[in-house]
Amino acid sequence: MSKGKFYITTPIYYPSDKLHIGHTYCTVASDAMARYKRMQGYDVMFLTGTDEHGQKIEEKAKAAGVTPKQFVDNIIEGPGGILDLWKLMNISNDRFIRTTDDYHEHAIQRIFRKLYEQGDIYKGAYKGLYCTPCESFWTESQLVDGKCPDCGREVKYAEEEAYFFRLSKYADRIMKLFEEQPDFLEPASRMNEMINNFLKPGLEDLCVSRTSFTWGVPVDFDPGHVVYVWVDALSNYITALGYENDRYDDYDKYWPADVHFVGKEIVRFHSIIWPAMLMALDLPLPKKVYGHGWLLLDGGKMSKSRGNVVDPVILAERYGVDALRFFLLRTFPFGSDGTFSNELLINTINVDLANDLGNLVSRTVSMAVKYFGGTLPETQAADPEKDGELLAMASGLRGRYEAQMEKYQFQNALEEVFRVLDRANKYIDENAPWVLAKDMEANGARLAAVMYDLLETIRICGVLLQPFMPDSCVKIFTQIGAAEELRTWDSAESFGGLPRTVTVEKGAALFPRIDLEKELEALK
RNA sequence: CGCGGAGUGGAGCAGUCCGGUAGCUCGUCGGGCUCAUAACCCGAAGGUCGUAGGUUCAAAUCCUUCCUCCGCAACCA
Repeated sequence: MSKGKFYITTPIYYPSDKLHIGHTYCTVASDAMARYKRMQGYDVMFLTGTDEHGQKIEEKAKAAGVTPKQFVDNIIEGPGGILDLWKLMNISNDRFIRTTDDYHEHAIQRIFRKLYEQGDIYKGAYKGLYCTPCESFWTESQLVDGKCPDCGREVKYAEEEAYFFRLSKYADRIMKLFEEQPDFLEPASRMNEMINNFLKPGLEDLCVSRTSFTWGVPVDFDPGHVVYVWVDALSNYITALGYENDRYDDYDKYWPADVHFVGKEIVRFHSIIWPAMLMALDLPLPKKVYGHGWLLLDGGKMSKSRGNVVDPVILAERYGVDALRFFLLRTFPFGSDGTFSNELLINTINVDLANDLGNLVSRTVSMAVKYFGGTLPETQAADPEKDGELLAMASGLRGRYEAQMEKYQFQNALEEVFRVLDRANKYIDENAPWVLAKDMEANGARLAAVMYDLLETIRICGVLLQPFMPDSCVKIFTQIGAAEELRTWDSAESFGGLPRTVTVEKGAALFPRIDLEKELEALK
């Protein structure tokens, strides 16, 4: 029984280079959300893709001596490319859109024409400061010492024929949207930024075509012009559902999006330009845009020019995909920036995954085998005084977790789970199973109850960790003897799902401890 | 006065909206346990919450000054 639909998107990434940990961060977050919603019973559509047009790619391809299409094909489909990366990271996207896909390009032409015919796009002149050798326009504020920021040469005033979108016409409606729907854009600080920086100063019409390069969707009624990124890229969220094309036909089913996850640098496009475009097309707006933070390095941003980008492939292969996924979402508050470091990564894996979770599973299973040959006996003696707190925490966990997940606070959701896991480790100490085991005749029933409570606590935590670490959770379930039906969202609602006489199975260490010193040396 | 964010024990962070014993993780020190991946459990030390002032019975939390760091300013998640 479906609870309804849930449509979630990542930005479409620009494949001018290999993707780095930042792209991975956003995609993993979206994936965890998608898996969580699927687990809850929603009909999920999870979309990601690539934004492949533009001058930069045209130049990169030229430098590489290939056509732009060959260039992007290689980055996306080639070995170690984007598709491989998402496969490696266990990303469960339902669809992947490329802006060079035929159906998308045709849809863009139709959208562009439609907006033109109804007067929301008009032909005008792009006026600005132009650098002839670079063939680029610059704004006053972009100039460095009054010169071209790219080559340092003189710029001069120039005009060029171009198409404009009447963004200004929608300024009032956008402002109204922000006022009436304060949770449209989160976190709230991003909303303030948009209002102060862009809405209050006034929106200008937006140049939506270019003649300075050809690698783009041609404006079919005016040769020489190509559609610029705004219309081309943002529209992917609807063309991927079949808007203005025959490739797909579930636009009616999934639109509007429930949430667009985007990096903070493209919040403006998604919270102002995209809604305005949708208004012009007379389509419903997405329910929410969430602008997440950035992963910084030593307090500074990660960038290709600084040569400090972090490669997710190396980390995933070295420490495991689940460990990396977990680290990204456990460590950093989703809405704010976070400082990435190898040391932090390894410490998080050791402390949370190896010591707390992995070791808890290991010691629990191992005791069940040691004391009961792997299968718990029917007779178990509960002790409300000693069990109460753990049971209460485990029973209420799903609710607390859900409250955080609904706010996209992955970090807090995981925090809740780990509080319970911590409590379970403490519970072992309090009940000292090894002491009980010394006199099985007298304490066997009590010991069995202790073991059961531990296994059941692990099961509930495992269910809730699935969106973050799908593969590892399966291993956990196998070890603690949790059958398929005990891995569901419903099964985590209350304590006591596992059969009393559950049988466990020892397995390999889930998350081997990492030697910090050695690894830091190796990663240099 | 461009805009936004940040400044909390050695490190990384929460708490700030809705004032009222300063909390978490790591690290350090001491102790316990031995089921377990030298893991687990308990305890301790360590902070005048960037600065200066104001409001208040009471301020990390509200208001103002200044300082420092980061990001954005037409497409790097």
